[in-house]
Amino acid sequence: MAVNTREQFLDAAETLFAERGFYGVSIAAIGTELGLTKQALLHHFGSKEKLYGEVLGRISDRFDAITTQTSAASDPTEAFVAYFIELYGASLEEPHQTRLLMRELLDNRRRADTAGTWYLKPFLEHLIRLLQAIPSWRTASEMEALAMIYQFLGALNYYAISAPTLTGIFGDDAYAELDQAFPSQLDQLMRSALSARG
Amino acid sequence: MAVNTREQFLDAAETLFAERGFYGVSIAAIGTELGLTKQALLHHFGSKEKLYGEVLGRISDRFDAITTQTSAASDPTEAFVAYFIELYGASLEEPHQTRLLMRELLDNRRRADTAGTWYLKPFLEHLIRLLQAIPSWRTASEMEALAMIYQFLGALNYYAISAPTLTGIFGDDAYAELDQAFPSQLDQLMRSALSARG
DNA sequence: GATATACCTTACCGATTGGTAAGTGTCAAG
DNA sequence: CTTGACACTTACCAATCGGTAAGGTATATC
Repeated sequence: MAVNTREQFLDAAETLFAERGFYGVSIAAIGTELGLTKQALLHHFGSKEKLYGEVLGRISDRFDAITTQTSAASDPTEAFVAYFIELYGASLEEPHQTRLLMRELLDNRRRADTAGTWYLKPFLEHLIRLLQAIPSWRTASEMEALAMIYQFLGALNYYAISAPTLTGIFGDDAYAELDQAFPSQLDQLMRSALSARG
Repeated sequence: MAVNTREQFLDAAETLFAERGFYGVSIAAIGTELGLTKQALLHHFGSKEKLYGEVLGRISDRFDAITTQTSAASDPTEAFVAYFIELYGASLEEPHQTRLLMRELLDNRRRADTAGTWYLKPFLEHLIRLLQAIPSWRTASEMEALAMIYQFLGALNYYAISAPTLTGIFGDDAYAELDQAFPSQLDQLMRSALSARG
């Protein structure tokens, strides 16, 4: 029960922070989610900030796992696209994760001095290297590459957080159709944009 | 001073809500931003929720203005691209606006029952019509069109909220280079993706 | 069988939250 | 000279916030 409780707290916290934001969730609310009091939470994590930090750390680890595991691919274009497919899969498997990272992106001015850039920097640098491995992009500067990467990243992440809104607007059936059309169109978007340079 | 104070409250609230989120800002903080007390704010708006609603309403009006004003363009592809250029300009002129809307997208499950979709539906439907006006996209279903639109929307909005993070990671000079590369690459992305169909 | 440790509770704490009540001062209309 | 609307204040309020202190209970250790 011991280690398990900690993990359960992290799961509950990740979900709630993703849905309501850091200030929108009280530690008491996270506690009652497991049928416990907020002091049980404080016993394990010390403070709300530390809990939040551990939630972010766990997500960071997941990204590292994706980066190290998706390295194998012969063609550089395929390797690049494969990485984004992996990211897309991760956003489906861990739907709260993308929302929480988006919030972090919005709030980062608050913690710009402290944790700063944490997970994002090595992640973006890896993507830049993947893109520059493609022959027609070898002459691109780091920032030119990043500008293109950011378009794909934006397309993917923005969509990932919009599901409830889009179902609200268009209904479940229409959203299912949209959800089916999205990944192939993202694939098409990436390939056409990547090959447009040359 | 009377009407002006109301407007000043709305400006301050928009900035603060965008930067810290609804729960991250107290009405007292918004009050002191104008050198007044929170009761002055409550006198004008009645409650924090109502103030927030008015902030959103103002943004919605701005989007309506963009939609009605950017209708004139002969070539449908140019009209479509021009709309996104207009959106990009708006995100530069009103930097808080994009951040606040992104938060609204993240929080909308909270108010999914009430305000629901408010500004987004007519906005997206307008974009769908613009895209379907392009010959090669005339056969696309609404959701196929929306899948493509959402890629562009995501690319644009995700980038718009990332400025502080990216300068933090790569520094001011590199970000300036990125910022210069971005709009032309977005333009290139859109045109290559739009012409890839058919 | 005493001690220690992990896990969790009840009982508090000061600070802050959104909001109400009851004014105070100003200024224009009658 | 009074009345009343407007813009704002001080003074409160109950509820909630994150966090501390001091236990209680179970299990493992010696």
